[in-house]
Amino acid sequence: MPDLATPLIAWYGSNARDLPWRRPGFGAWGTLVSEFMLQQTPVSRVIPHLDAWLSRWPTPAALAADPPAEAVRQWANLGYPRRALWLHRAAVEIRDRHDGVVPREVDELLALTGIGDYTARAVAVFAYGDRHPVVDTNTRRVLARAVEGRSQPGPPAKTDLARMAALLPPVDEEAAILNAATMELGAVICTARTPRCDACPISDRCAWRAAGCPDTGDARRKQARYEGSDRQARGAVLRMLRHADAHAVRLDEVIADWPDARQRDRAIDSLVADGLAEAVEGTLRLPV
DNA sequence: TATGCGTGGCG
DNA sequence: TCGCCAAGCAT
Repeated sequence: MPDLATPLIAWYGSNARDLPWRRPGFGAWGTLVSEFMLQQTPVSRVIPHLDAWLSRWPTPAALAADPPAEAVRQWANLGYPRRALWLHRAAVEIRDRHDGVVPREVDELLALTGIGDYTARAVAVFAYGDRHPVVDTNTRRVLARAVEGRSQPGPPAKTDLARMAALLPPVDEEAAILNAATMELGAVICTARTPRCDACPISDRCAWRAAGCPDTGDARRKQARYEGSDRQARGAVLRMLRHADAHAVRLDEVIADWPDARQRDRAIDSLVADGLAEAVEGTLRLPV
């Protein structure tokens, strides 16, 4: 296998974007919050929300001291509001089990609510500088192309971690940079739709390129239509609750004009089941 | 392993 | 216009 680490690390050194969480001393809490927000939400939308969040809650304990409703409200329109709830729960767990300090061990991070294989290792590597493979969708796409010669990665698998681990340089600092560099390449060069191979530092050793960039098929599952979906209904309910400042909304007034009444009820029920809303005395409100 | 889960920008 | 896409996680 050709050496990918050397050119990627060199490329990253002169091409890395200047992002808030890459500033020296950004802190493990900031890294953790940024990773929660970056789960399925683009960088450009995260940055202003991240600043506001950390100004309001500079520590896990500060967030844990406020009710989850405030976390959901501050989350605003970032999408997937369960992440706000999970981030709040993680803050409580950090306060209660780790003396308010974001843990450094992958196993301890994995035990926190809302943290999986990616986020746990991202925090351990980018906040603490330890040596672990960090595998996100960008990394998987880069490896699928450069190593396997496929146009798109297969579905996520545990073996992804071992494959990335095999590429890591022995020195912690360089391993961390390679993790970041591989993600960065996938984000700005080796993109899903129109890769910029002319600007790629490893195009001369890319298996996909060598094979003539064949379309090997897209293993990604297609996203369900949003218009008219239950998710859209949930979004509308939650938007109303966020804007109902500190007040509960009468149940029969919750998106009362929604075209599908059954879907409206389904949305409310599922939000309650998820803990994103509470039904109290004929009213609906964010979780206190 | 497959599915459900928001929101907005872009080609 | 509309489908695709964006640093995943829990179940």
